[in-house]
Amino acid sequence: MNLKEFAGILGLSPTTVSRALGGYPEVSEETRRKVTEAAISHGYRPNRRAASLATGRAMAIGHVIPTTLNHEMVNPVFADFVAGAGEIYSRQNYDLILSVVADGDEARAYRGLAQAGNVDGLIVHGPRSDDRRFDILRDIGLPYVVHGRLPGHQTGYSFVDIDNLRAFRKATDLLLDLGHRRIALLNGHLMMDFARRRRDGFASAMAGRGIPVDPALLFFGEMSEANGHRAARDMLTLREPPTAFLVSSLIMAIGVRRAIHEAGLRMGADVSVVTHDDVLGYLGNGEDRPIFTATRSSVRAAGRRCAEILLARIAQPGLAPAQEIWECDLVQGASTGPAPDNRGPSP
Amino acid sequence: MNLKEFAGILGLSPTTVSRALGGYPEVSEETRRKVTEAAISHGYRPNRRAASLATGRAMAIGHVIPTTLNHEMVNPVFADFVAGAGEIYSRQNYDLILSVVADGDEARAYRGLAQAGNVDGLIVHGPRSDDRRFDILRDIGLPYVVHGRLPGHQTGYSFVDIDNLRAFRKATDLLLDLGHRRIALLNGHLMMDFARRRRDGFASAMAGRGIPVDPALLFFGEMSEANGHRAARDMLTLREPPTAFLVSSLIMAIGVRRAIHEAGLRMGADVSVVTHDDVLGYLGNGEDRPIFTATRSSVRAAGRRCAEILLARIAQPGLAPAQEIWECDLVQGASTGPAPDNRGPSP
DNA sequence: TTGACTTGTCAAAGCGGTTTGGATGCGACC
DNA sequence: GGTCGCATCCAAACCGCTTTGACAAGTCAA
Repeated sequence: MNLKEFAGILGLSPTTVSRALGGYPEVSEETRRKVTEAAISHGYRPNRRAASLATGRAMAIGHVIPTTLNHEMVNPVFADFVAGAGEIYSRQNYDLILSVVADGDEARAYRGLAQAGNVDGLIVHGPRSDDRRFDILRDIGLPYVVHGRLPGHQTGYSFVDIDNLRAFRKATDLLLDLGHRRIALLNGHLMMDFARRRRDGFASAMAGRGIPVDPALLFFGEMSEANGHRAARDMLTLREPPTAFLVSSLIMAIGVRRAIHEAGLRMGADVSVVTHDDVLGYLGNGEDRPIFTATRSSVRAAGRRCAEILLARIAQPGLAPAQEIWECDLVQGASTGPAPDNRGPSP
Repeated sequence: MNLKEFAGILGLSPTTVSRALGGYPEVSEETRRKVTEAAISHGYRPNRRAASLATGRAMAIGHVIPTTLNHEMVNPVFADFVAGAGEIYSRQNYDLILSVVADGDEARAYRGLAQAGNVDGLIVHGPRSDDRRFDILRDIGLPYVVHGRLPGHQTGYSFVDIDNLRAFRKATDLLLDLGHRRIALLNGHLMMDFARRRRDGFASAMAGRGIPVDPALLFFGEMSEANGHRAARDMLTLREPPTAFLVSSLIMAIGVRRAIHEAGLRMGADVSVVTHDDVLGYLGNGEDRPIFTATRSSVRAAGRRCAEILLARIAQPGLAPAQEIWECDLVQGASTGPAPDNRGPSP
């Protein structure tokens, strides 16, 4: 069923029907009512492609999400982020086009989507420390919003990020205040911008108390359950094991908890854990009382906000870039407690 | 840059350029080479919308994924499934259009995508026991592939499913063979088709040994960590607690494990756990030795396969429906062991 | 009655491709 | 030399919508 046929059934011209459905004022309310009713009963809906072609607006947003180099992992935060963004898009009748590409191939995907004219804007995921995407995005010329920040570029683009540095400094301070001195950091790949900022937050808190960071207590890599487990297990067998872990994702923290239990230790008593919590739906951090003490910020809310900003910028291209840095909540859970008495090797 | 301009630069007609890029034989190899090279250097790519309009093929597949009723959860298996499907689409130059809708609103979303002509096919997620989607999909008339099965309809559509019934029967038998008699089932909502089949597999194995199913040892609901924890915790405080848990998702099993530890029990010794494992990237089930004994099938592979089937059916509409039921692996992990001696209330 | 102004509707020109049905040029064959 | 076949290339007609500019009918003031 196309516009011409549908207009024919109604005894109106395509122009009038299009205007009626588009909400333009040049058509009487009476006619509009008849048209909209008929559209529903006949199941007529304007062809998206044709409408896009005519208006020049694709009515779609591109999300390019990277898998890891081995192609095997998709960060679970994407599901929640995309769900949040999708809520906003559907409200404004935008489509969401998802490209899953190998890590590092995002730029090519952006170009493809843009040159083929099938998106009006882009969401940029997972900015990295050496990211070259900024230049590419600029010469693509499409509006975009970054989830996180493109390092080395302060201005000229929109982003929504959490204050990773501050969150991890506060988390570290919390552990230091509890008397912990040997604190391990289990973090994402250092090439990821967020991981670098978290590392810096951790390091600055440690430096603030004059405590050196032991490289043996640092892990950077995929934030999987398995990696959390392995790193924690190995560190716990060190001659001077950590008394606390600062972890970058709840999934990884679950691996840490497993390692702690396997070592016959009690989380929150013998060993403390603080983690970052993205508030993923299926992976809640306990119910009334949080399991893990955590820095917390909803990635789904971030998805919603990124989408809102992007759509606003598409509607009003002159808008100044929106840059939001969200504070994380620091929630007390059952995974932290005072450092056990330090009976380590005396000086 | 549009076709006419680009052809102008090359001193060729739009027709020839289109044919050269489209791989048609009516153009000399020499010309084709020049055109493809120029396309890359000038960054020309045919407008997706215009091409779709002209060919009548949208070159896109729609995935409609439901959130839970409270809008707060997105099943993490979607991320892996979609990533698998996305691999196949990008290889064949298809786009993936994602709609996130409230649970139960999928049919409306299918209609919308189809009537607006912006997809050539649909992937149907999460079929439910009372599912009305079959009829709707039929009168939409677009090719589709179901991940799972539409209950009550044996034929006439394509699907990829795992043998849920058999997997859970085997898992139950394994526990029964270890001497367990009080086995709890922690499952998804019974309205989900897969949950019903798993329940049936469990029930048939129990019935096979003449062991009654205790309703107090059944949980059906969202398969979240929190629910797994709560259900297991409550059951473990019963006068006759279960000695084994059969669980429908790894995330839920993690909650069960937490409850077991909190009760001061050892998983694999005091209490056994068997779970289903979708092999999600970030949530591996241990490394060399699986943590959980599990029925296992990769949801990412299922995504790939569904996409392949769908694209094949789009290319050759006459094809008979493909119906695949995959066997799950049953892997031995550290979470199962012989039932502890039954010193319960003597007769 | 006439002209200006609304109001509601329409015909037709795009949007940027693909594809049909030629047109052109050139060598080969009879 | 005329005709045919083949290899290349092109003009123009779509695809289904939006939107510009025009038009008929009705309203109102002069």
